[in-house]
Amino acid sequence: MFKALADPTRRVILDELTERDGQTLFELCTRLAMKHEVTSSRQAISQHLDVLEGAGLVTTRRDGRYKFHYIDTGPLRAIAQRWPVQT
Amino acid sequence: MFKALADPTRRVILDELTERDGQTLFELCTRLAMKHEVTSSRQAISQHLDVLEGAGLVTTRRDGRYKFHYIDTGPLRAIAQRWPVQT
DNA sequence: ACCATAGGCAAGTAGGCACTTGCATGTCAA
DNA sequence: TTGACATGCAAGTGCCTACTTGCCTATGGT
Repeated sequence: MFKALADPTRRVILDELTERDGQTLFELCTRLAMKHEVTSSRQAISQHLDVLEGAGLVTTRRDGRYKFHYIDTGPLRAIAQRWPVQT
Repeated sequence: MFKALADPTRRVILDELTERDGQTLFELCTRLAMKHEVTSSRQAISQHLDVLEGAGLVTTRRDGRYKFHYIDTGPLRAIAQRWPVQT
């Protein structure tokens, strides 16, 4: 999961899914290019999504030829638990 | 900061500093080798500490020929703020 | 059936990063 | 001052990873 968060593009993907959850690959590609100035290709974004899914930060749901991506911030809880953040 | 967290050895260093704060480079090397089975050399650990310090996750205090390392979990707050963790 | 759309697979490439190696600097004790 | 100790600097090496390229599969509309 930590390696998944290490890439700036993947973090922007999580930002975009936070703002609008359940996007398809193409939706993400266009919106990332528009609002976040991400120039990556479709394949690059797809591979990033695979990494995020492997890290448990993104879940997917298939419907016909569309695949929707949802953010899951659950794994992030482990960070604050591992290194207690004093308030 | 995210790249700093991406390396397993650096995360173990943070673990060790959580358990015992304010260690020197040599202390860390020996304790990491003992308890966490880290086989990295002194120089490797030193470079990791530089990265952690650059990420703001570790602060240092120099006293004579000793340099003490302290964990700072402050930057970790930004994670939960960026991607709200639902409870 | 045909075609466009949405996505997947896999090999190759370039750059970054962790680690080593060797030497240098600085500090303290005797 | 001399030697041992704690740390720092810098170049070189090998691996990992992000990205591209090219082609393939599958779904849905007409």
